[in-house]
Amino acid sequence: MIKSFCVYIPRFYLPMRARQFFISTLKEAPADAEVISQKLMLRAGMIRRLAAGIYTWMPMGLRVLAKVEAIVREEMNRAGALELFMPAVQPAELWAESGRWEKYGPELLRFKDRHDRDFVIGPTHEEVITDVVRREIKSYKQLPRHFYQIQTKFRDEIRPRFGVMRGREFLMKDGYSFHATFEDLQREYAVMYETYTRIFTRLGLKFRAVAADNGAIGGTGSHEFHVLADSGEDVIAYCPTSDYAANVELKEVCHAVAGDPSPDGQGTLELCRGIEVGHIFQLRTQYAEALNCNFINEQGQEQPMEMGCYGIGVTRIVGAAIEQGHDERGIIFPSAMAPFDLVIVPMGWNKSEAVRTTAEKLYGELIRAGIDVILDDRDERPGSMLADWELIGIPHRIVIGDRSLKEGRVEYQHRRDSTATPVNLTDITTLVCQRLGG
RNA sequence: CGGAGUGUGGCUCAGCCUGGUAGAGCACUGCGUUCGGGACGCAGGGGUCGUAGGUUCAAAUCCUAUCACUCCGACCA
Repeated sequence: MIKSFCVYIPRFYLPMRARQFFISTLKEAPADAEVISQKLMLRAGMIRRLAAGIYTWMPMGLRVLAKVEAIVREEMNRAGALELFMPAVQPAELWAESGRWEKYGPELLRFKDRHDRDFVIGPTHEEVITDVVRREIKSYKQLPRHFYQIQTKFRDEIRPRFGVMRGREFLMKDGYSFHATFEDLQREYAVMYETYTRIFTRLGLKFRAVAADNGAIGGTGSHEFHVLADSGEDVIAYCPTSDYAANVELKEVCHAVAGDPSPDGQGTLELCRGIEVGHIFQLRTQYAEALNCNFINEQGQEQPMEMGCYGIGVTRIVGAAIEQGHDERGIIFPSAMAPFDLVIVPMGWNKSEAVRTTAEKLYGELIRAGIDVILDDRDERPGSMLADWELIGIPHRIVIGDRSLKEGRVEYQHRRDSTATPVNLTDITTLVCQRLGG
């Protein structure tokens, strides 16, 4: 039976029984948790802290992460980028070659191996990918090329905080594109702008693309993608009546206040806060030149490649989504990244055979309908089961109890609904499929 | 790195000022009663009070050092 599901259900989406899974919720958040997403992720048992800015992703949290990753992968693949996987540990020589061994500062975690050779734990992978490409690609005929990976990064932040939103170890999607001409780089940059817009839209986030400073990574042409949230660390100046939006780190709006004229002349500026979850850059040739990443052009001459780089903070997205979606009861996940689509909550699992058989039957039906469902077979008291699932933020819930079962009904409730709706047992699967499809 | 704090059972915290038998709630184990919104009773298990020195008859409590963590600032694809 399981075998047939494996054909079309990705491994992270396997349906689950609560006793088989691992649910570890807390009534109170640890005292050092500062922002709401961090408190809720800890309380919901999604993450556990190992050291400052370093977290274990528990099974419940990993499911969320996996769903975010899956969407990022799908859209990157759709855009024609190819996935690879680079080492976290990188030799110092490569960083000396690019000049960043000196330039990067203490945020770069350095260490020596047993032979006393210097290494770093990668905070980013421009050096490594450029090294790969300079060895592999020699001709304009092999360009353009876009490689990406989803990988653990380490940045030794001065002050890690806000849980997974500013961790030291975190998961990032980083893509690097290589081009024969600047025009082709600009084309790919536009493709990535669209791709990022698709990704954040599919994830169900309220976001805005903003013009950005290039920072230490260098180059020209850069946009950040911000999830809009009051707890964000960045301030964005935007014009509600045009497309203009910029990080206030940018010179042209660094002293802007609400009501100032927009630099594009199309209205006045407003200010809001954002969490940076994506960043795209036109690096141009700076790394290619430093690392001699050259190709032979149509005229037979050697020239450095044009480069773009594109990052998404995968772990940060989860925190940002929770900052944007929560209430007094807990997390409200966008359906695309909830650990499960739907939970079946049977009241009196061990007491009522009718409840148990109905729950099992419905569980099977929903699995066959392709729904990512969890069956709460823990036989807990109703209050604690309902509180758990509201804390964890499962979008759809079906409660099965003797009371409504007598009338052939179960109760359906969306996480955002204030009350449950009685639904005939015969209609519930259809209703849920409609809700999930839409 | 500057400034301010906090370290007491898995979690939230009290006790410290004024030194004298280590506590509460949650969680955990057993039994019973419960069971449609985080139940109750009884009985249990679990803590070298961050660590190392010092003062003292006696230190969770006072002193010194050290480590970890948190907050504010500088930093940050």
